[in-house]
Amino acid sequence: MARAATTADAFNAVAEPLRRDILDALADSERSVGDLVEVLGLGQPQASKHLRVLREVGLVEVREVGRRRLYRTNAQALRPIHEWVSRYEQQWNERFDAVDAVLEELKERES
Amino acid sequence: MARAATTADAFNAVAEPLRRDILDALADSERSVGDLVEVLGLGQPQASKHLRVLREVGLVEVREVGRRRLYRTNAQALRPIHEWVSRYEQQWNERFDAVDAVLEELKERES
DNA sequence: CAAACATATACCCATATCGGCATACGTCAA
DNA sequence: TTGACGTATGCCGATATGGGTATATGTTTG
Repeated sequence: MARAATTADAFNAVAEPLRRDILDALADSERSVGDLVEVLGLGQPQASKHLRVLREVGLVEVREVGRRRLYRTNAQALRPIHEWVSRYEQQWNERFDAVDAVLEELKERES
Repeated sequence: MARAATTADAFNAVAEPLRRDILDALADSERSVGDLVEVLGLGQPQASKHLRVLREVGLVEVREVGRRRLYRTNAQALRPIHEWVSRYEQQWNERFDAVDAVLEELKERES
């Protein structure tokens, strides 16, 4: 047994830079596979494969129009990531506050 | 050439569930490797390896105390993820609003 | 200095991943 | 219906990944 981890969840889907690029490209408008291929400059099969991963974790949805498939983002699927990361938001704010405090300290010492 | 993608960035580091568990375990307090091994129930080498990945992308920092190494999170390194995901926050809110609107519609229709 | 302890590293195996190419599948047009 | 088009899938090769075991490295204690 080996490699138990790489489950197909949103975290993994988004770990691949190209897939983030795809999501970004779909952020404002629906696009066909061909569109994405042209915009992002990757191979058509690669695009289809990445889209499949994104689809399987619910990050994109498809609509069939003639022989084309129009993809769009489903931002909902990003919420688990957002929620997990947000738990740490306070920590980096605290640290900023700490830095601010030190700066304030130095400033006072100057005068 | 193949597999150009898997760069060692925060997105990838966090894609592994165990590494998220490690970060969560370190969220409130500094811990030694042995602590983590005990708390999370994984092998010691595995813990060290995951910690190394986390360290290389800046998600944790170390402090050496005697023969132990105390790890702690550096939430800062999560900001790129937070920022990227946050760009989509509005989209899922919009969608919630749409659902709300439909529900409102149905409610009115009932009365 | 030797032995116990804490952690990191090296190595191996199994498997997942990604890109590239060829091809299958479904749809539209002539 | 046949052929072009748009997209998905299958297969391959190269490589990265994660767990497991053994071991190296550094530190404390006796």
